[in-house]
Amino acid sequence: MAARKQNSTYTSNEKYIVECDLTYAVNKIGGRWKILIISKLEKGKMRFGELKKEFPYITERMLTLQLRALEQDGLVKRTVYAEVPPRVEYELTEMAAAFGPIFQQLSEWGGKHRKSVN
Amino acid sequence: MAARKQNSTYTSNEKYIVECDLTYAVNKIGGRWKILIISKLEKGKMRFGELKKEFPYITERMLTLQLRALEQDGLVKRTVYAEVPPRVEYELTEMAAAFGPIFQQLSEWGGKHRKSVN
DNA sequence: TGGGGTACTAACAAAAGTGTAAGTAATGGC
DNA sequence: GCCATTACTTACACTTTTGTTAGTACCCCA
Repeated sequence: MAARKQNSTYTSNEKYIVECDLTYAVNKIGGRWKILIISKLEKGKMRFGELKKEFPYITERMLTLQLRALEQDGLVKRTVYAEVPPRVEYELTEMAAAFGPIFQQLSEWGGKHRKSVN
Repeated sequence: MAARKQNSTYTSNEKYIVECDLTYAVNKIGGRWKILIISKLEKGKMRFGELKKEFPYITERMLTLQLRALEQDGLVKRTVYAEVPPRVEYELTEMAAAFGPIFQQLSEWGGKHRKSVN
């Protein structure tokens, strides 16, 4: 999320890579927690604290960062209720819901092939 | 590929994450170049040098690393011919070929949604 | 003898990603 | 007044990923 140097090969490569629709899509769900978060949210709205409980070792910082990134990318909608203590709910956008069947297939792939290599 | 400390939260999380078939699958194709390499190889066998030319800014080191990882994961088959100068060919395994239709869909997702968010 | 071609490898450096630990605001209930 | 609750934020440290640069082996051919 931080500003990047604009002249590095790292950045050139990133630009090149994002031009491809496929890598563009994969980048959206990259990172350690995003796919897991999306999977959980497929079942419906969840509060920050509920999501946190789903992942035993995630830190609040990480969860916040990932949710913010997902929001930025238009995959998650964030609703804040003006209450105390605060209540914030997260839900998938249509765009993210479209990942459903794809995730299903990826998951099947994982299930089928994880045994074949040790 | 380097040895990791076995006691970090980073590692605990990784273990947890890999237990999920979905993230297991996504991890196989994670990283900057793997999907692109697989895409190219879908068209057929390629030599190291040919692959290199496909990606304007990839370094030899990166290409080697990614190919080795793919080989490790059983996604790519590497064939060395005993010639001078050396000739090495890479091709997808069945396991990797099974990604074909999934990549197709991800690519469509990318094409459809990249306009909606700037 | 020396250069060209191919597919690498090694040591190092920069960048990004992830985790740790502590602290914040707001308000209702005791 | 003080504490608990929730959803964060901040500053820092560590780990992994990616890139830079230089070098290797091998044999053929001029």
